[in-house]
Amino acid sequence: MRKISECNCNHEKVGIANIPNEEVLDKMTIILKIAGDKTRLKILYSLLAGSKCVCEIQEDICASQSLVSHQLKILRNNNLVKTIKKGNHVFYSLSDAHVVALLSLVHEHATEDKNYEESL
Amino acid sequence: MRKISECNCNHEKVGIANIPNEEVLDKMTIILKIAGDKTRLKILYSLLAGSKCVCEIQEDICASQSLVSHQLKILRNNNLVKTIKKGNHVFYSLSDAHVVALLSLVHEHATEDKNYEESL
DNA sequence: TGACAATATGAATGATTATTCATATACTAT
DNA sequence: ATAGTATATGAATAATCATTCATATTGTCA
Repeated sequence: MRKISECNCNHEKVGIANIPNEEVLDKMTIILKIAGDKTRLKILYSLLAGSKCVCEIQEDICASQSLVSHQLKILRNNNLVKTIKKGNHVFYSLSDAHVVALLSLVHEHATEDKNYEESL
Repeated sequence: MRKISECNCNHEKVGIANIPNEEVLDKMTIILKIAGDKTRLKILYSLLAGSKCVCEIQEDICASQSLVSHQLKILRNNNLVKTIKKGNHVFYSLSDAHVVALLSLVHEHATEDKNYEESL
């Protein structure tokens, strides 16, 4: 997404296609984009089992400390996860029920028998 | 996603973090990634109002013919939309109810009062 | 204090990808 | 046929982004 300019057409059809406003679309795009990464998906699934510190997540998903930390930051900055600090450890957990619902919905979709391309 | 090698850790914790297998994760990632683009989101919303040909979508979302066509191809290749050809026109529509459910779930999440970063 | 563990972060890099432009294909009607 | 409309597509480009490496920060404990 690198085009910033907004549209300046004369819509006659406003209301027929009930497209949310740019702000909402942006938020939706961000949520979906952030969930749409395998590493982050794994992290979210790891946290589905409960609150965990970074090194536990790291073990769960078998990724480097740095990668997990970077991705956790992205998830946190966008309110998909939240943190509590306890001494030397930082515990991460899913921030709300929407995330759980999103995972389960997409999982259901993904486990139907359809074909998906390897890449875009 | 450019790391192909699979993990070879000794998981003691398999089952505790109930992470779907790679194949399912890949499918989930693709669905989310594809939905996680503003242009494609607009297209999906446009089609929420019913089946439309390319030029109607183009007007609805105020984008170039080429862009719409490229993005429709991606959506189609991944079974988010389907097509029917009628003479000179190609009509696109949402391929199933999961897409609708996904949009409405994320929309709900996005319209809560939380802060999101501008970018990753 | 110093050593160690847990986490965060900045820079660099390679890969992916959204968009545009130009052009091709397919179908319609004259 | 020819012109015109609708759609598709390939190449090019700029931008974004996931991952790694090296290093910094913060807290614990001896």
